[in-house]
Amino acid sequence: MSDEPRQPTIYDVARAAGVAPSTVSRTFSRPGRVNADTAARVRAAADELGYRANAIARALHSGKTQLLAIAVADVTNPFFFDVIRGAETAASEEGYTMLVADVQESPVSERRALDRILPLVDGLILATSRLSDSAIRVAAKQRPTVVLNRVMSDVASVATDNSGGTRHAVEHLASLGHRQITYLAGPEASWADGMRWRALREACHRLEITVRRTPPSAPTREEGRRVAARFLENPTTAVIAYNDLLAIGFGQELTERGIDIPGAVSVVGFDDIFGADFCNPPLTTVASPLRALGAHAVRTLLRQVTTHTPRLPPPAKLPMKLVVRGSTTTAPARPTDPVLPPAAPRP
Amino acid sequence: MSDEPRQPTIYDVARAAGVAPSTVSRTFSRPGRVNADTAARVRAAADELGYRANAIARALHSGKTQLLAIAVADVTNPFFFDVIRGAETAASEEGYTMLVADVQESPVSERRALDRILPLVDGLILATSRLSDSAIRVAAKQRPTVVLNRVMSDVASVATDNSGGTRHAVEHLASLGHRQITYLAGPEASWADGMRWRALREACHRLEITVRRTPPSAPTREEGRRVAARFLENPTTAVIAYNDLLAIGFGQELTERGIDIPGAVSVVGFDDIFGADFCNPPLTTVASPLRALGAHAVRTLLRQVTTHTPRLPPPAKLPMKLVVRGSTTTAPARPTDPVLPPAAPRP
DNA sequence: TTGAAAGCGCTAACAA
DNA sequence: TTGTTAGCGCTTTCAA
Repeated sequence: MSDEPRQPTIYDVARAAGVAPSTVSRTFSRPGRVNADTAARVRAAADELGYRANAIARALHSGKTQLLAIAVADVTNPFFFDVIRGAETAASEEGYTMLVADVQESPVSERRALDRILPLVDGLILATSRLSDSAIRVAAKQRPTVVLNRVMSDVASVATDNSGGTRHAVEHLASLGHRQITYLAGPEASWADGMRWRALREACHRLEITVRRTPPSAPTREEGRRVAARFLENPTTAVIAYNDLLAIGFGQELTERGIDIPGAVSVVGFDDIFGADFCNPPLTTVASPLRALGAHAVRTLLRQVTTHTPRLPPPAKLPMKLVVRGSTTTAPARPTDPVLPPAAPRP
Repeated sequence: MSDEPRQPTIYDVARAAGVAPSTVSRTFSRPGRVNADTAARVRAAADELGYRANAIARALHSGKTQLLAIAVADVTNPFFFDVIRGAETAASEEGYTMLVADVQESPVSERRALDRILPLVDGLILATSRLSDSAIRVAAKQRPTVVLNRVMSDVASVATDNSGGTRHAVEHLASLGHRQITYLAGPEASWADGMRWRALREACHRLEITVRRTPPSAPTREEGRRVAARFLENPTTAVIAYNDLLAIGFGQELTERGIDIPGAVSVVGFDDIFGADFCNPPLTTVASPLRALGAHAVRTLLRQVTTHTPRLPPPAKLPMKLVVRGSTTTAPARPTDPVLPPAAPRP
């Protein structure tokens, strides 16, 4: 259960095998550059002693650890499950080990975590960083970095095609006869939120649909419920939420209040997270290619890591796909509330 | 976006500040043991050069990184969300940073991941390891280690009180008039599965309830659906699943086949994962204290890390709590199938 | 093919 | 309070 009895080093192995430490090193780091018999002897001695190469000492010299890290703002957010999974798999295929760091909410703890982790890894993926662009640049200067769902001019990035996805959602609702949409806004600082709202306004304008949005809110189920209460003071027949968590909470609240989804209100989410297919009713949502997002980020990162290219790859934009489930249907004949205030600009 | 222009070291800072490298080291690693003015000069120089201490070099010497790791078999399993969260928080409170490693399924990749990570961390939490007891012992010899939901004689462990939890579930069903229970078994190698099944048999015996179990299955929703199909060939009025994922899949399949839950079949899960409260119907489940599990593991670990105690703390057993939701109700008057084969021992 | 020896960046005696 | 000097465990010239 504890450590204490000091791990054997190459020196111990060397002594046991009757060779020089450098030979032991070679045996493990570049087999082939050592006589087969010698190597066998060394390996035998190593096994005997229970020797395991100390990756950290090796890294000190080479600067390479074969470790990659992905920093997320909240491991508890199911959005990341498959992103991490995708990153994981892609990294593993290339012989890298992926570390996940939950950098909590605050930029302070994010900084601290990054300070500790950066020197240990060969590359970094920043998913939903709370850091400012300039702080990210500092990190990116230390290690190859890729940001997820955020586009920066001088750091490689991988994002989803929010405009396309939003358009799909609006067209779907339009085809069901909805003429009014409420957008349940996400966090103020979210890049994706801005993208989605902009695309939404454009698409609605084009299709002559009235649209407005709620004040910014954290992307959680609890917030979804809270927003629902306010929504009811002035409802529309259709709702698009910043993400599935918000949509699910919103739906729960409405259902509990006896309001039928999708009969009275159609709801569309974003991302298609775990749970979107088995909530009640199953959620129509604009699916993010979560695994692909993670995998693509890793590949982009590894390209920087292996080739020492200072050239910035163009920002990747992965397509989103509308998944129609049970939370959307044709607009009710008599809208709950035909009179809508115009979309007001947010302060 | 890349690294290249070599990071400045204490030597660079020392030269710039006109002091010795060790002074630079001290200003950062043990402030107070250096003159305020000197320290200020050093810091200024460091800022100027953009110096950041290289944690890995520091670790090589001190052996301490302030890093902890938790290895999980599958980040994608919502069971871990809150466990990780709890561990995260507890670690952070003590000034440690928590790393999460997804060790995929195979013991091989788990080994590889651990080899790379162990030298970097001050302690390790093994949640759902696929490793053999002896392999775990090897790791535990390298670094303080705590295993989660698995009890070993010579490695510290934190688990849930599966017996108690199972008993609650059975008593709940018994009080609703159920006389027959099917247990949807989990993975064959799962320690928790064994515990739950054993407790289940005992509790049922005591309450004179007939019980049987399905063949082992992976704890996924897909498997839950598959098991449901077989269950219907020979149903009971109540079902207890190895975990919520299995229970949710099971419920989905039954619902789609037009079988009413809980009207025809009552379903109880384990763990109370994300989603258990918003699936349809909301799932009655034996809740694991997920966050507490993670937090407790960290505290146990840190005790080993800080005091170099070779003494093994007794295995912790955290209580489970039955959360009654919509998936259980009184047994139907005429059981779907009154004749049950006796619980057969598994091969 | 193997060994000797010089670091990688930092910390920690030990002196001054 | 500060500087000098060994290392931590490993890799890597450079010779042999």
